[in-house]
Amino acid sequence: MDKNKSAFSFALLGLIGKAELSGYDLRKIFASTPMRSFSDSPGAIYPALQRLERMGFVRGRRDGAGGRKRVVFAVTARGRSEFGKWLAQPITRDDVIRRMDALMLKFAFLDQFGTKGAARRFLKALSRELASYIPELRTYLAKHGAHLPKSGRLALESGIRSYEEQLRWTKSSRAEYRG
Amino acid sequence: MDKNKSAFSFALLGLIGKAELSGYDLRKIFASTPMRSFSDSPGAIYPALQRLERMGFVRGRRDGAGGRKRVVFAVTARGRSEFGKWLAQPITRDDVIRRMDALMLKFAFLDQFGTKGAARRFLKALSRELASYIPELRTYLAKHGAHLPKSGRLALESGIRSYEEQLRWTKSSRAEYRG
DNA sequence: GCTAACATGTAATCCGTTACATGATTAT
DNA sequence: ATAATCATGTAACGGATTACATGTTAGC
Repeated sequence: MDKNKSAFSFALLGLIGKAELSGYDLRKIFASTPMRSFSDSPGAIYPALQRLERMGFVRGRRDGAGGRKRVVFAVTARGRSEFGKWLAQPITRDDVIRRMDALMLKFAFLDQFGTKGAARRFLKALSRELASYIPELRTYLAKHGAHLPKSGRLALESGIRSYEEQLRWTKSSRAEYRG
Repeated sequence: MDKNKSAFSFALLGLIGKAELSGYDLRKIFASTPMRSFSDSPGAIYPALQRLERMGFVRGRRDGAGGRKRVVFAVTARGRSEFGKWLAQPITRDDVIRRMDALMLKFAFLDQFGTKGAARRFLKALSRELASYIPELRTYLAKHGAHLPKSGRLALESGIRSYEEQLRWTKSSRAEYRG
């Protein structure tokens, strides 16, 4: 349905896809692992789970253990298919510029849920986008760097270096998939 | 007023602070410079400018040139003061994890609009936060890396390497401020 | 008996996205 | 003439934040 679901929804979907989880489980993950970049607030998680259930991507069941009102969610067939579609979406320059976090999330799930060779193709495509974008930024820096305030120039350099490191990462990662 | 204004609002405020600009000028900046990560859509920019005007941070005037209906904005005293407060906010770990982009935006403006030595202090504080956060991520990787799917582990490594590169950047930048 | 941790939810608000709408000016 | 570019806006919608609300279970 909604083509532009947030990275957050897909984070939920992917985690629930690995193992059935409650909202509270997800909160703990987002509060205490490197996935901290996602919100662990109840106001974000519970409504998101309700939306996913309404759309038929997950199904929740009361977990009666001890009479506690715990709701454990599992991904449905439709949910898996939707997740698969998301994983398969081609990488755009806009993804690189504005949604790198979502790209990395996607990659993190790719080995478990992607099709054969998807991770390799992902790395190749990302590498291509980075290799085409970085020179543009370098050109801009060369042209305008001189009359930017120092911190402005350094901020731009930070962005470029970050992309360059990401590119080096794609190279070493591709090597791991070849090896 | 609103303590949690978006990075986007501050990008507008900072740019208008350097030189009076219209909404369309801002759209062009966000469409064609390394500030592409901000939205250049009219539905984002014009309402944001209206909000800033309503709050008294900018003032718009009709630019009559050629009878064209162009609205040029200038930052008010209150706007500058608000911007200054934003610049002076201390760096938190949460900023590093979830709002690095906003931090870099802030730094970009710091030489022009910050107080004396603000850029140096910023770099020192950022360096401290990174140096304390990176080992946490490394520890997590050491503990859980082995039983993560390969792409999951690599995604985590990407995040760590990105923070490490950012830390190296703070070092070379601090050197530029000493030099 | 009390506190901390477990566990799920709602309501108000704000902001960004997408899509639509409108009109003036410049270049061909 | 007409297309491209300049220029500003609105409306519907959705998702995230913050703050509030509520109740259970386990350990001391």
